[in-house]
Amino acid sequence: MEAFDVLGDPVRRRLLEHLASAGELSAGGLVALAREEFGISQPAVSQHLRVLREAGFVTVRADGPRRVYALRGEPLAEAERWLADLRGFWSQRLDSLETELARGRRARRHTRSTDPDHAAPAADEPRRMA
Amino acid sequence: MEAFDVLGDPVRRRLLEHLASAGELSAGGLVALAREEFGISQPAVSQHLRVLREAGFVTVRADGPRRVYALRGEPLAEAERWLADLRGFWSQRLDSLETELARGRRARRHTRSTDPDHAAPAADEPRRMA
DNA sequence: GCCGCATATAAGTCTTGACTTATACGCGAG
DNA sequence: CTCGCGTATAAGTCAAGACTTATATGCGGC
Repeated sequence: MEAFDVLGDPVRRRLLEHLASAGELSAGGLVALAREEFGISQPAVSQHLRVLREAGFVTVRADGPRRVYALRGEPLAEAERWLADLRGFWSQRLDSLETELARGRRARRHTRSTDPDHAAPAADEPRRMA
Repeated sequence: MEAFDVLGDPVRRRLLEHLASAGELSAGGLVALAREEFGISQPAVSQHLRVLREAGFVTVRADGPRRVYALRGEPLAEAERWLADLRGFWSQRLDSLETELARGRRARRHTRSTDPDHAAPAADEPRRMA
């Protein structure tokens, strides 16, 4: 998942956000925004744009001397899928965990410490989160 | 979106994948996997686990002398939401841009300014850069 | 209490990559 | 053709952070 290496940089994330809300933006426009928000130079932005381009996050269209950038959906969808898969596995595990707990909570008291060689087979309590 | 800074590292991504598919794993188990796949040492993995912990990606449970790690869904969901929002904006803004670029390669003729539509007027900025 | 195992932290090194300035490239105007 | 503007690339510097070795902490067994 190379995509997350690209998304790891806050400047690049912000550039993508701007492209998302604006639809398309010229390189100059993006430079202006990044300069205002991060205080970085034109070449710095251009290098970020190259990374985004090579990772397929954006497309470029030439409009006269200007380069107009637009967001591409596919890499975003791919990253989203990776996250969703993780969560899928996670909730699946949580479900079976809760099922087992609901079934055997009474019958199963603490039975650990007789088998130090094995990995933990199940959780003692379901981790509640938001 | 601090979450993406965490997900930016391939070792951490792999640790999360393992946790997702295994349900829970002891620190030692994760060390073994990371050592095998990346050839890194125990402290290296421990430091990655700290990052994951502090960002809320995992929970830790003490089982005797062992630390048992498990995935948390919330940060994943949050990152997923950020991506989905971007894609939402993007598809909402859907112009002929994407399709034109995808198949307009053979006809390498760009008719500029046939599109008076002002989708991206913010390209110009009044100030000159230093 | 003492020892050993599982894990975490400390301290230091080294690589990655984000930034800088300087320069090259391409296009439209005159 | 030449100039100027917009953008990309080159080359070099610097800092973040991922890794190392060495050491501290905490728990269970004896």
